[in-house]
Amino acid sequence: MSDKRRRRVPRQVREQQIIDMAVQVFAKRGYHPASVDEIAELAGISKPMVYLYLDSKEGLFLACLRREAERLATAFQKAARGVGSPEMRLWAGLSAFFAYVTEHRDSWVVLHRQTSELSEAITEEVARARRAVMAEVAGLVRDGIAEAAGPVRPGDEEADFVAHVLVGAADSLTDWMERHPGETPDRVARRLMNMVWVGMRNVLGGELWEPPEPPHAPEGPEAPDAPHAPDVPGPPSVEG
Amino acid sequence: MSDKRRRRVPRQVREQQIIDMAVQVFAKRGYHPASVDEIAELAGISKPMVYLYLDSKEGLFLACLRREAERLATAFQKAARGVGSPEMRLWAGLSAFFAYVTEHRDSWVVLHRQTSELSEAITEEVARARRAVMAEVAGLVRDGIAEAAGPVRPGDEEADFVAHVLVGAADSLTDWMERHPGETPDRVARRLMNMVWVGMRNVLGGELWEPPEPPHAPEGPEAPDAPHAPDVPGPPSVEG
DNA sequence: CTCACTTCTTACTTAGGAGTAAGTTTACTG
DNA sequence: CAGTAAACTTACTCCTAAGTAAGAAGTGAG
Repeated sequence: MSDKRRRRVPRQVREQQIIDMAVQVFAKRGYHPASVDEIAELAGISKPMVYLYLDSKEGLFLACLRREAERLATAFQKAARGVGSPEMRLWAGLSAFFAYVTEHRDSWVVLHRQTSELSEAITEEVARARRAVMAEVAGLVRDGIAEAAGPVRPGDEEADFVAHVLVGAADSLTDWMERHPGETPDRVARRLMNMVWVGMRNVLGGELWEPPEPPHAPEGPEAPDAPHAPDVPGPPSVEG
Repeated sequence: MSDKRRRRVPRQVREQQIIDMAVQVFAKRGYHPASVDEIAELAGISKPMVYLYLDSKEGLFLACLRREAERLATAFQKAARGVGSPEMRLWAGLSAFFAYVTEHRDSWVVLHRQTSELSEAITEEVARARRAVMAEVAGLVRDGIAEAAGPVRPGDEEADFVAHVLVGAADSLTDWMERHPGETPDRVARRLMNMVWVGMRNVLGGELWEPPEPPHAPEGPEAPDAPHAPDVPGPPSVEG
């Protein structure tokens, strides 16, 4: 804006700028519809620079993946380290994960849902199908809990939460099953029920799991309220 | 095979053949890298036919999505209907889901992971990152359980199962959070812990959830052993 | 100043694939 | 055996976007 002529910038810095913009564009458009020209322009640079520094479109995307995966992993690990019991560490890690993907939505989209590659109509179709499944599962959850525990009065929001857990877990277990051909769907479903059924009642009753007393550290130096979440780690300081 | 010259075939049938092949190709290559020419050729037909019947590449893909989503939903619903309590219905539905995606992998890939759109190297990178996360979470799970419940001896396979549930649920809750901006990551993480922590012990102890006695149906007409899972519904008989 | 090195640009080439115009063959119908 | 409608083909057009060749301009060292 202020500087009319574009300042020359050392390679390391320019690379990060390119990756910054690439993450945005890949998140918005998806891999194939994203054009290197657009990324270059947003980075205030011309296309051949991108090829000089990152080799190819694929190289560029790989660089994005690596950097963003590293940042997310770091956020998780940093949070999970330090606190005492594994239970606490897991909780802190999860919390940091959710915080990170909230802050850095683009990053998450690039790492995860490459569905945005598809056109509006197609994305909508996918979303609609998923929503239908969620609604169905949430309904079952609500009925089941109402029947089992009488007075709990599951709210819609909470049943929806449980439905997301179930559907997400089911998605993910699909991969797990590929590496365990001996397992039958029946057994997998039983295991999932086993793992989740009791907890559903708690969640739907509005209970919140509370971190237990840290067994080895009698009093922590941390603030008593928020665990670690707000201090989302910034990028591991790449720019000089 | 036997007929040398290509037999003419009515539109309804040909459409289904095209969609059959499209599902395969989209699953293998992903949306953009898939070429309509290839799909047409596999369907034993030339490209303009595809455009005549399905309008566009997008229309073709939408047709695939609709048909496959419908089949999967039907599989779930058919299984969930009939059995008594919601708990049972949920279990039967999950079981049918896992059975369906095992049988119809292409279908699932098209509905779910459009990541195969990306090149070999990129897919590998994504898979690697995910595996790393899984390993980390599985480690925490193992430690946590070992500490909490002394003698349970969580096997690698079981810890891995729990890790998949957690990571998949976390993935999915990302979407849920978007529609609940008031929720903090901290609260979401607590809820997830609440829902899952107790169940982890059971799963890692090797326990399997057993379907309870159906409260309203004293004796079902079904076979007592398998619920509904093996009778995966075939396509809802589209071809005339 | 000038040599050498890095940053950066303009202006291409090229390939692949979506979509179409126009015509051809098969098969049923009276 | 027409005649007609549906099934089907060949042979294109055209556009987008990846990737590159060749050189210009800023920058620091002697």
